[in-house]
Amino acid sequence: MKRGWLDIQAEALRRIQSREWPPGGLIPNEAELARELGCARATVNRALRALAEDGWLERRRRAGTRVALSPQRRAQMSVPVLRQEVEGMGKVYSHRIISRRIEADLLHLEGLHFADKAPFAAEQRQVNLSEVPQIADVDLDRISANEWLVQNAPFDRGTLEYAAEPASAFDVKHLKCPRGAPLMVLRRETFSETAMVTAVRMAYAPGHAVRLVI
Amino acid sequence: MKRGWLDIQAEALRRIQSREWPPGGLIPNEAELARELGCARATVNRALRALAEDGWLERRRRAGTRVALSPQRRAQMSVPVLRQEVEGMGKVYSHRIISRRIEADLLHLEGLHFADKAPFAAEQRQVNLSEVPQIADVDLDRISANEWLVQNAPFDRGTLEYAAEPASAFDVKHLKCPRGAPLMVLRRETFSETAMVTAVRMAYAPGHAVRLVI
DNA sequence: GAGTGGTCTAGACCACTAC
DNA sequence: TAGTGGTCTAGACCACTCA
Repeated sequence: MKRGWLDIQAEALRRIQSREWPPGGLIPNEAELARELGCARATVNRALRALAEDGWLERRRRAGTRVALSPQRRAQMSVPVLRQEVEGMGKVYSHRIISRRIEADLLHLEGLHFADKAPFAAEQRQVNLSEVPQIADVDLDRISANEWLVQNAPFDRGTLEYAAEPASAFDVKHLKCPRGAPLMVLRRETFSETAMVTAVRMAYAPGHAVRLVI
Repeated sequence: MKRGWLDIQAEALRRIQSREWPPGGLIPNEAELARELGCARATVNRALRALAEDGWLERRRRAGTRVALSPQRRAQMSVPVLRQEVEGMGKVYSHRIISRRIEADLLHLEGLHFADKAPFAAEQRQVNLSEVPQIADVDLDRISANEWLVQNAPFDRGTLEYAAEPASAFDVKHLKCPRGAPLMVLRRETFSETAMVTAVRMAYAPGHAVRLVI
């Protein structure tokens, strides 16, 4: 008899991968599994819920639990905080504001991020001052807009997107790379319940890679 | 009085974001919160565990629960299965093997993936035949190596990495893009307990973006 | 050793939804 | 409307780790 929910999870995963529970098939309900495996239903629930979160199972009330047709592993990354990215490489992080202007309730910022004094990423950002008016008074030379916002502007939803783009004039100037060089570019927008909070384009210096954990 | 664990979670998040529980600070233990909020300790546990998984809290036995110094939102993506990426865009997926050779227990594959008959991604892959010998007999024109492996080669660990690279000769030839064009390139390796199972380089056609869910 | 989170249990009720 | 997963409860024991 299995004991912990991790054991139950491992046993269920074994049955999925061995096709004992075939893709698309309905598996026994929680009460039945609990009886079979000699544990409480809550324990089975914990195990199956975790497998569903990992994409192995699809669960619906009344309809039961099915093995996912194409098991989707999920990859995770933490939303990048540049300081930590840089310090994680064992380098010294610093940053500098290039420009700052306010226009119709929108704060426009341009900034540069450094790793050991080498340009690491060039940032262009808009911040909605109706949503986070306090940022107008923050000394952004001391704390980067990114860090301040992460800590002070809780958001509900957001988009995050990476693309490969040729270096723009702005990128060339600040990252000191050849015009048209392939750069990894991050675009991110975050929203509160009611409005856009901030939108940012971050161009990384050549050679930057985005790593995800599976 | 709050009722569900989602309410408890929301209340805890409010206290974090309002600095009522300051960054780095110790928060009350589970039993105390359960008393204060009028629910069972298990309910508090569920809420705080979820917040810890999202990076808002750091929990350690005996040491208690602290507010994370820099709240890390996590972004997720499903490990790309090209068919679903393409079909999710409302296009027809197809693929074609370009080359296939076996060398010292390593299956070398080159392939192309299409969206509505336009090249979508070009793949170069090695598969370790000691780990998944069955793949030697699979008709990879019918099911792509990617799909077959996802379903048949459960793996333990893996790396997943995106970079912006200039189009190589291989990319230029098959994606029909200009030499040196900035391409999004995915590199992925997966391992079983004991050995590498497969390694792949996937170059996406120009304009491809990687979207993550926050 | 003692305090904290981690988990299990048995039972209960609820929410959703296929039938 | 009945069956399924989702959740809550109260209590208990365990595992880890700080002092």
